[in-house]
Amino acid sequence: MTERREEILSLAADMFAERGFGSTTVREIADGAGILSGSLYHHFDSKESMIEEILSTFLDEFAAKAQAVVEEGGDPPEVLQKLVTLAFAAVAEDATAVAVMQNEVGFLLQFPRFAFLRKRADEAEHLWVGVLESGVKSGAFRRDLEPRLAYRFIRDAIWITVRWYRPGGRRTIDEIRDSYLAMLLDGITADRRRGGPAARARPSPPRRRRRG
Amino acid sequence: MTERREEILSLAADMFAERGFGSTTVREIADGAGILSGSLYHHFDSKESMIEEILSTFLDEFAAKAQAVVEEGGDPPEVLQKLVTLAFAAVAEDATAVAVMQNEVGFLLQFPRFAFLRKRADEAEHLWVGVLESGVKSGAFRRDLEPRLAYRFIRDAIWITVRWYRPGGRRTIDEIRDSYLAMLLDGITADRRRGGPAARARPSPPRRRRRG
DNA sequence: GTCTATATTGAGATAGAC
DNA sequence: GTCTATCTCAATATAGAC
Repeated sequence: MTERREEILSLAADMFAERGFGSTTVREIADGAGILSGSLYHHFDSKESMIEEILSTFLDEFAAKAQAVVEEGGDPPEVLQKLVTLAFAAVAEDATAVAVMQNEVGFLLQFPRFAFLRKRADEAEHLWVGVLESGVKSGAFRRDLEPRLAYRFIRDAIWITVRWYRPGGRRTIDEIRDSYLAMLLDGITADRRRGGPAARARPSPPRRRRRG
Repeated sequence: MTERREEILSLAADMFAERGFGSTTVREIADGAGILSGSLYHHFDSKESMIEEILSTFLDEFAAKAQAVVEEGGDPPEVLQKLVTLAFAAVAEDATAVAVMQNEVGFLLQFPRFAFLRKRADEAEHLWVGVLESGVKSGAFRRDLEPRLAYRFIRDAIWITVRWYRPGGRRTIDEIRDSYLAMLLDGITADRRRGGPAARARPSPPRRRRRG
């Protein structure tokens, strides 16, 4: 609601992301906001309610965007690339929320209050696995691909980049995404077809630009 | 040294892995061991020294095994597959240590005492990146592969499986590893060469067995 | 090697004045 | 919306008896 509230919540998210939820004290949050710890409780019920709001806000938005991408349609590789792009964009733009989610989800899932985390995770799995299954059926993806297993590898590889991606670092998020997409779609093995006739039809093939 | 000590340490590792280091109390560990909290301090200096021993023991062993694999030699794809196999084996066999490492490394690195975690991580990066670079030079891996970026994706995708891999679950660790290696080496895109002449020479190509 | 007993610290949260 | 003051609880760790 109020601007002050958002400000404090954003500050808390930064601290949760950096030190961990359990190791961040309400006094530290209050210090950062320039008030005393007791005053925090004018804005929030509890420390838990802060992290709940941080995560639910992020997940609501992300779920809506992902749903929209799938509803837009397109062939499976295209939709998959859009989803991957969406996730990497979240790593860059909502880094603190993603970091908090990655670091605390295991702990938070112990409490009924955070059951929505599992619900969102299940929804996402359903969405992505659906795209992968369509791709297998359409012949775009390998016949022997196992969508559920592939999804977990894709999901984890993307979200966990939040641990090392740094804005302003050596690689932009777009470069990281393209590098990942190249590995995901074509693997790391040298392609002996290169230089031959265009043997493959893929929409907007992601290619790493050369370094330097 | 003593058996009792190992027993308690193993119990503590289980608890750290499940609830998180910060949320596990020395009283809970003591309860689990059937003694009172004060008695723990006969075996250990502090709670921190417990997690330090859990992680350093695991990392020492893993570093030695990885070093041995590389010294064995072989062409880069072969060595890479051995390293991947080693890491997945650790996920299965030392699940608690891997889980604790994944979940707590960010927090622990704040303290000088745990600087060895960064040292081990740097060593590992050097080792794996070396293998990837060799493979690019030898022509086994794509020319445009970026070894450091690729390493991070590989590392994270493997270690983080500890969050969902369950012994006795639907997939054995070997199946998960093979599925991952297939994605890593060849990507998820359908291979139109299939059924044509053997266009590719790769040692022991990992293929997912069919489901069912 | 464990227990009894406790020191010490710091956490989240509350009530009411301003 | 913040402060003052404080409650309450639980945490790590210690000292010395057994």
